[in-house]
Order: sequence, then C-alpha cells, then structure tokens
Amino acid sequence: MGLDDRKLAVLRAIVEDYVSTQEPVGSKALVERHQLGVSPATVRNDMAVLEEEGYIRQPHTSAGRVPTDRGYRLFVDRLSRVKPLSPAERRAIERFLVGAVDLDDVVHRTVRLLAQLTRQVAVVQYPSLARSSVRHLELVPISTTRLMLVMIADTGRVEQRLVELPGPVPADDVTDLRRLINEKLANARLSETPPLVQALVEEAPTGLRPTMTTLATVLLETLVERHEERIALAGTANLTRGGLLDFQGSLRPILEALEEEVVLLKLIGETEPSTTRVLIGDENEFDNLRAASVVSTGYGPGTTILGGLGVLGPTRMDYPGNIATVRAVARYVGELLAQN
Amino acid sequence: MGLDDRKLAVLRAIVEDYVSTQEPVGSKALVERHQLGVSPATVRNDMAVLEEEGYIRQPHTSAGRVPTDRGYRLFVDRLSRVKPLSPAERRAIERFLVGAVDLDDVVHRTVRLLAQLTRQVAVVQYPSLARSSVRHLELVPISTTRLMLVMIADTGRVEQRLVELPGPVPADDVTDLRRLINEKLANARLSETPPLVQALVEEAPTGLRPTMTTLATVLLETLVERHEERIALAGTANLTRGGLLDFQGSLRPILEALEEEVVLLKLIGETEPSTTRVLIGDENEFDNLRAASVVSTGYGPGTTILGGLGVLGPTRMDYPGNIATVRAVARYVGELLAQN
DNA sequence: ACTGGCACTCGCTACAGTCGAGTGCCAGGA
DNA sequence: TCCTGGCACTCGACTGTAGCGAGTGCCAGT
Repeated sequence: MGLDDRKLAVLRAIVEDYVSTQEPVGSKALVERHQLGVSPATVRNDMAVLEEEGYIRQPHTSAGRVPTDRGYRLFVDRLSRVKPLSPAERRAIERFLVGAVDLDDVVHRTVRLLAQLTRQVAVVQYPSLARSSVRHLELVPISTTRLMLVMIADTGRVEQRLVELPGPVPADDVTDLRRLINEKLANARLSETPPLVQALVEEAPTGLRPTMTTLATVLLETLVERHEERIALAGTANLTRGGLLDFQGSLRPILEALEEEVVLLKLIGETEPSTTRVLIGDENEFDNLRAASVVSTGYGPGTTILGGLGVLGPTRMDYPGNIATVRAVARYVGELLAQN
Repeated sequence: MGLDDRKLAVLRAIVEDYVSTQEPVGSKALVERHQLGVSPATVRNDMAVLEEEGYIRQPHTSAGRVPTDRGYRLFVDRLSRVKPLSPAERRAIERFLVGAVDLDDVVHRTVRLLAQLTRQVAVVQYPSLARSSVRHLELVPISTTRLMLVMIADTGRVEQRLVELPGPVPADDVTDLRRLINEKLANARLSETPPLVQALVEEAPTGLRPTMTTLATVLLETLVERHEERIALAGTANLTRGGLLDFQGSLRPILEALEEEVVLLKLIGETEPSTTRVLIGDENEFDNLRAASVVSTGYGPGTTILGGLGVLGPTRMDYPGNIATVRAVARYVGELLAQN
C-alpha cells in the first residue's frame, strides 16, 4: 500500500481534528488548520486513497471524512507519540494518591483519579490473588462449629470466608490448626498452594484430620478456584459526554458490559509486563463494546505485575493523552504498593 | 379539594396506562381501556379538575395527560395496593439467594436479583457498622513496626486497616494487646466503643501504653469516624430502557449521582423499621435525581435494621410492583442473615 | 505531480400544508 | 345537578418541496 508521508500526515490531521471537534472533517478545513503545504484538491486525492485502503470513511456522501477503526489503529501505532503529562496532571496524581490508608483506599482513589484525568470510564483491578503470596491466615472462632477464615495477602488484600465445621472444635485445637496452616502456607505464592494444602491434610494429627479436611476444601475454593478477582469502576457518567453521538446512540450495550466483571477482567487483566494495550472498536472481542476503545496496562511494584488498570471510551478518544495518563497512574500505583 | 371516587379512578387509570405505554393518555383511550362507565366528555371534565389540582399535566396542548410527581404521590398513597409477587418471582428470589457463601456474596446476589426483578437500578447497603457489634479483633504482625488490624463484626462484615506502630513491638506484646482489646471490645456495639477504647488506653500496662494509644486512634478512625459504609450497585443498564424518554434525555445527572456513595446512602440508608419509603421525582433532595424515583426499605434479621436496600428508576415506574419486590427481597435477606 | 475550476451529491433547514388526536365548551337531557 | 353528544379549535407530527452549502470527484492546465 502506497502511503507516503503526506498521506500519513493527512490521516493524522483527520484523526486529531475529528477527535477534538467530533465532526467529520473536510479537505478545506484540513488545509486551513494544518500546515500541509498543499491545496485542498490534493488532499482530496489523498483522502480518496486513504478511503480505498480503509483508513477513513464518509458517513454520507458530501460529508467530511471520519477515521475507521483501522485508521485509529494506524494512528496509534505509527503516527502518534505519547503525550508527556502536564505538571498539573503530575501534581494531581501525587495529591490524589498520598494519604491512602489501605488497599481499598488506594484502589478507589486510583480509579477516581483515572476517570477524572482521562474523562473516560476507569477500571482498576485489585491486585490479583493468583500473583500474591500468603502473609497470614487467621482462624477466628464464631461458634463451636463455625470459623471465620481470614487470609491476608502480601499485597494488602484481605479475603474472608465462613467455614462450617463437621463438629465442635475446642479452642486449643483452633490454635493448633492456625499454627499448622501458617507454618505451611505463610509466604507461599497463592498459585503454589494446592499441593501444600493437600500436604496439610495428610500431615494433620488424627484428631484434627476431619476439621483440617473441611478447612482445606474451603481454602482451595476461596484462594484458587474462585479466583477471587475484584474490580473497581468509576466515571460512567463520562460515557454521556459527546451527547449520544459516540456509541451510536445507545449506552445500553456499554453499560451492560461494564456490569460483567468477567468482561472487565478480560479487558484490563491480561496485559504483559510494561506494555500498554490499546483495543480499538471491533478489535474488541465483545460485541457490546465494538463501539468502544480500551487503553490498559499492568501495574505492580517494580517489574512484577499484580493487576491491570485502564480506561474505556469512544473510539474517538485522545489516544496519546490517555495512554500517557494510564501509564503514569500505573507507575505511581506501583510505587505506592512497593512501599507497603 | 373535591376529588370524588371517579376522579380518583381516572387518575389511577391514567397512571397505570402511562406507566405501561409510556405515552400521554387521552380521554377516549381511557374509557376504552377501563370500565369507567362514563363518556369521554365526562372524563375530560374530571381531567380538567385533576390538572387544576396539579395531579396531571399536558406535555403540550392537544396531547394526552401525564401524571405529575404529585399525581404519582397520590397514586402511591391512596390508589394502589401492593401487588402480590408471582410464584415465579418468589422462586427466583429463593433460587438466587441460596448458596451464598459469605456476606459479599449475599450482597452481590441480592443487588443483582433486585435489578433483575424490578428492571431498575438496584442499590444495597452492606450491614451498617454503626449497628453491628464487634465479634473479634485480630492483630496480625506484618513487620516489627506494622500491624494489620482486622475487625470482624457479628454481621459478617470484615474491615481491616494497616497500623504503623511508634516502635518495634515483640510478638508477646502483640498477644497481650490482642487479648486486652478483645476482652474489652468483644460483643460491644460499635456505637458504644469510643469510651471503651479510651479505657483501653488508660488501663494499658505502661510498657504497652504507646502502642495501645496508636491502636486506639486507628480503631476510632476505622470503626467510628470513617463510618465505613459500603454500597453495592447493579442494573445501571436498565436506565436506558424507555429510550431516553425518561430522565428528559440525559442520563448524565443520574449516573453522576450513582457514583456518589454519600448520595446513595442518604437515599436508601435512612429508613425506619418495617416501612417502605418512596421518594418521587422532586421530593428527592438531590437535584440530579429530580427526574427519578426511589423505593427503599430496611433489612435485617427480625425487626432490627442493619442496612437499606432499594431501587431507583424513572418516576414513570411500576410502584406497586417495585414496592412488593423490594419488601420481599428485604425480608428474604433478613432471614438469610438471621441464620448466620 | 500538484492545482484551480466546475459540476454534482446530498444532508440540513425552513416553510407550507395536511392530518388527527385531544381538548374545552356548550346546550340539551336524565 | 350531573352527565352526554356535538362542535370548533389547537397544535404536534408528518409530508413534500425548495434552497443552501459543505464537500466531493474529475479534468484540464501548469
């Protein structure tokens, strides 16, 4: 495909103008606003080529051009440069995140911050349990046949589960169970616990065997099988900016998708280290989101990834700006977690 | 105000028709669909009176009538009878709620159930800490100068907070602190803890005094001052039913309000025992929600109230149905919590 | 290879006209 | 006194027409 430099410049100009004005952009307006050094007619010829190649399209005959998903993709990959954050934005990030008292607080502040800075819907995944280690497991007697199992992960996440025991267990036994469990599981990565839990049952003293078996079941369920991932969301009101022009008039599919944790996890939870992923329109695997784009990345202390975060908005979004913001926020959050 | 029975019947008919058709209803259609036993002309006269009294209004001259907020209020107070749930709905409630494994699970299932049954936005408040008692407080050493404070309430709620200690504290001291704190606070209602916490500091052995002071500060902050209320939300996609006719075309204010926990708490958290509260349109204290109605009630085991739940939707909603559903769900949840 | 010019397309807006649902009012009747 | 049928009126919704203008594609000229 013969896309010379000028044609690429034209595409870049179209994307930038359309993103900021939200109106199809014509050849005349384009040469006026950008120093392209050629006449509208020439630009029209270039546009014809770009349209043929599928990078732009006309909503109707005799309207200006609008980028296609493919056009945005080319723009993101080759025509844009990550926008450096303004000092004001940097300050906003710092101000917003200092003073968080616990993990919940960090996550909530982060998601609101992201929504505010990008003016899009923001999504933040809690540090994944699968990638965490056990810091401590606590057994709290609720009644003689009931325990509350509390797991504290090194990331600060706390998960709890009520356990119905097969029979009454005296307090001393609970102490023993707690000790046995912590000796075996403390500092283990969650993904490596299943064999350890198995060993716990096998090595348990005969008297504690039945109780330990029950506990083991719940442990596996809670920590491994249910893959207890959590998500925080903010900024849904931003979907209504751009007055129904984006999302082809209906927010419904978007809102539905946002209610499905599974969908959100797929969107932001599968990022390789230190890359920023951009999904544009129909590149998305969910039909409900074919009118939307997602910018996401992983975060964590240092180079390890504990979870994902990102923003979701119309395909007509400020990709360079949002990419920069998502990265910056992810880095700050990573540093914050490293301190704990 | 002279509203005889027939005028009330006309108002009821208008509300019912408008709710189901979403179109202004005229005198002719009204006599056709309801057995009013009088002619359209008579109905028109009644309508004129109802309009004068502010119960209905005309969107434009020569359109049908639409209930006003005041009209809905009269309808709810005097003209409607709580609709009994269908057997299918009862079954849905039971099926949905059995098998919940912990409090989070209960709350999430409940809010989704409510959203599904009413086809509105559902809101469920976690059992309020202010109305809970302490079941157990656990101190988990993270490092020599850091503790994780975990509070387990009788309602099953678990709150945690990281505590920075003034200096290193040996493991034995932690054990002592844990014992002292639990002796004093276990089974205390959270609202009654401040003097107890104060006493804890005063009665602490000299060696533990500084640490206990720090813990006390965090305890008060976490348990009392921050009034750590939580909220679950579901069904926002339902706002898009009725294709932008409801909410005068803009979901924005509604979505913004739904992001504010404080607003939601005010909406559903202030219910007196065993009443169902209905807020219609501008009865609402938040400007953003003046186009919406809220049906809410409290829930809890027996007659005690632990939290609120409810639904939010357009003023044009099925009040009798939603009231019935909200009540039924609240009762089931109360029973469920009573079992734990 | 670029440019100016020109004819053409077609969505948008304004305007006029028609239609019909719905109303308010009034005179007559139970 | 209350209800009813009839009638004139209002006004939003829809339709069709016309003019405007942004934007295009094409072509001949440089």
